[in-house]
Amino acid sequence: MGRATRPKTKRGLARRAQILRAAEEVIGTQGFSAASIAEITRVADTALGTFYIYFSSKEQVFRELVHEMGQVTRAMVAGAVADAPDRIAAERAGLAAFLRFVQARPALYRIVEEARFVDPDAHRNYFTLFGTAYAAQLRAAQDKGEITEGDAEVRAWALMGMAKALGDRYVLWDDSADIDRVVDEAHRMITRGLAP
Amino acid sequence: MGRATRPKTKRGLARRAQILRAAEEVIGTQGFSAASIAEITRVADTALGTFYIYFSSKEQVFRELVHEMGQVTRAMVAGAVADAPDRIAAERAGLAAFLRFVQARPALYRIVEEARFVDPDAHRNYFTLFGTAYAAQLRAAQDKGEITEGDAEVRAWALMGMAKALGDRYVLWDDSADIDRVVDEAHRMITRGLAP
DNA sequence: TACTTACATGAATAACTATTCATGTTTTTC
DNA sequence: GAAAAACATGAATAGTTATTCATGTAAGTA
Repeated sequence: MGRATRPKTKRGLARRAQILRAAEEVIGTQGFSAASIAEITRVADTALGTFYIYFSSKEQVFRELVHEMGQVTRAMVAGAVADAPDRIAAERAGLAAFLRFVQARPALYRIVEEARFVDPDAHRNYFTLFGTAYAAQLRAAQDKGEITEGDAEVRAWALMGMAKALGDRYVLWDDSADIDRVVDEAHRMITRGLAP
Repeated sequence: MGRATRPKTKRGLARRAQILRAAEEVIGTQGFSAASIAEITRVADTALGTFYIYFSSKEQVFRELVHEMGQVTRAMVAGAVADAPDRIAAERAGLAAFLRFVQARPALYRIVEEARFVDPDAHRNYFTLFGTAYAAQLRAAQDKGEITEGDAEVRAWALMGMAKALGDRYVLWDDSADIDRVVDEAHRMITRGLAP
């Protein structure tokens, strides 16, 4: 396996980014196995061998994409939630931000899901990081009396699962769905529950 | 691609089942790409070529396993929910049954998730069938006044997502987790929500 | 028993594609 | 404006594995 050092010139930096974006598109669309390096470099408008100047293997680009998804998702949700007055409002803002992110970068979203099979450690790490941060937020909200008492970790995972499923159904499958309506409906259930 | 007719003798029937179980184990453990026909037939204690007497391709066994998962999950959850006095109780019973199923057949569970990439139609079909049935149950419960009014489809998908995420975290990742406790915590959130 | 159909075998076939590398070209350095 | 370093190229390598097939053996049938 090659070395794949960091690029040291402007040109190299740009090439690497080009290839990374092409990998996101090709792997996100066709899946890890079906995606070939040849296709990735074709989309990136560069030669086959150039790939290995910047990445040591197909697995490595994949890993890097999962990592990027982690960074971007956390930043996006954190930003959306930042000026929510309380946890109840934050839940709405966070869910909406997540669904809009899936809409904006569907390929990246699929890559994280495929990581379960391609790179289990990266996958697990992604959700553990996210879940831990989420649970901490819920605990803080409990302490402030903004939400009822309960197991913050179980709740965090349940809420993450909801968001993922809604992203599958109303963003990836159905690009005409009204996201705000979905968020409203889900948020009502999250806050009030089903019991009469 | 071969013909792969149905077996016509007792022996053939048994062989086919043997290979199907081996495929569940191998594909569920190693993933679709890494799983080789050679390994599947090795686990099934039969010759390589025998696989193609019963299945026309690797994709076809996979498809059949997804289909089987659909049958079994629906039957299991329906059974568990059958004698619940109302929807609130049914939600608990259904979630518990699902988590126990993941515990019993982790390979099958992973196969359904991988279907998103290997056989998108089968994957979508699985969740559409499940989601439609789930939403119908919720609508009936609304009509009986057992739960509050709301969009049954959004709720069904949200609840399915919760169950999946809890299955990932507390069954697949952590085999020492107390499932009943997780079900209790999740159920409280489902019924009462987070709002104080 | 003789014949037909069904099933079993595993070596050979037939791609497919990740990765390397020898040979250029461009950019930076001094 | 050379020399050095960085980057670019794509044909060749090298390993993997799904699928077929010619040759058997077992089970049903008359």
